[in-house]
Amino acid sequence: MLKVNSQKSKVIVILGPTASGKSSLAVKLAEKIHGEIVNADSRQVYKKMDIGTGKTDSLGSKIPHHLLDIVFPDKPFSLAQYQRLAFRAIDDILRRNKIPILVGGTGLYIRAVVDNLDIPKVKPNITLRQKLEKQTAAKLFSQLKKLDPKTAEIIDYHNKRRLLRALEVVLIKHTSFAELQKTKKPRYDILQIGLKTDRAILRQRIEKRFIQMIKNGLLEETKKLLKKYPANLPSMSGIGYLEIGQYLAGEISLQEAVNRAVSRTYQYAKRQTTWFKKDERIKWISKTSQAGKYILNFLKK
RNA sequence: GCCUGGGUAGCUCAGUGGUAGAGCGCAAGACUGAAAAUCUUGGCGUCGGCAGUCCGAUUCUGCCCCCAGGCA
Repeated sequence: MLKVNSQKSKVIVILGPTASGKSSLAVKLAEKIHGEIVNADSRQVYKKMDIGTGKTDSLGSKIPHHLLDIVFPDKPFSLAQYQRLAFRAIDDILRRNKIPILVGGTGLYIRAVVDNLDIPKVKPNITLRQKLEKQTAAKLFSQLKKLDPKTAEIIDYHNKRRLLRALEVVLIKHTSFAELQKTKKPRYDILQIGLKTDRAILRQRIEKRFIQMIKNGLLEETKKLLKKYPANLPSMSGIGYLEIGQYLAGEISLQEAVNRAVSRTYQYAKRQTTWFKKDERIKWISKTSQAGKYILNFLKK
């Protein structure tokens, strides 16, 4: 075991696209440095969704994992909620003199923790959203322009989801959405390690992994979930569940479901890569063995 | 062998007498209470082959090749 200069507030982040090997690196690391893992994956928070989200491995681990299985699939979950829970879990681990290792692929969730995002304190208002949802993006945009010209200038005006949120904030809080979006002082001293994987290899791994999920019982898991939860829930439209659901409904063949899920995962991996690319603080490694030197330095300083 | 429908972007297909488009895929990007979501940008491809008509053919005509269905 390493000698750890027990300073406060050190957090290690392991990030990267799906199927890049984050979890196994994190567990190895946790064993070595007396760490505990905090999940930063937006899908692994759901209960009963184990195989399809790739949570299965983590569940059997001896290393404590936090923020897995914290909400039922039909309950809404959000960034702000995640941030609160993550801070709580991290603080708890630190209090016990262990090292928190944040692991996941949801870039926005990681950023919320790392940069201590100040998320506008306006809860999602479902009724309002449903009402606004019916209008065209153009209409929503012109409305936003009137109410909050500052945000209108920088917003993605084709993107209804963004428009909805921006309008929600102005309508409820009467303050500009853009102005409310800030970052606060970082809470922790953070080292971010990114796992880099060649895209062609990643694609192969994704395919292999998905087939393995099916062998592990993804069809059964999906069937069980569909008995209890509607297919249109955000949780149920996750990669794998959606496609297997379509297969179970007789809409597509199993082969087609596999193809679609694999290619959707691959596209997702691309988006993750794009997101992380911008963060210059990330130390990229291509082999897990390369993490050691960064970790040592970080814990020593 | 005959009849019919069809051969156009990696795939599925739309379309036009003045050398072409969509969806998907693929590539790149955005992202502050739905983020495995949502959104933006990117299309010269012997328009199956050869010949003919025409100022001009992917579009019309003829022949040939290939595919699907029907009749023998």
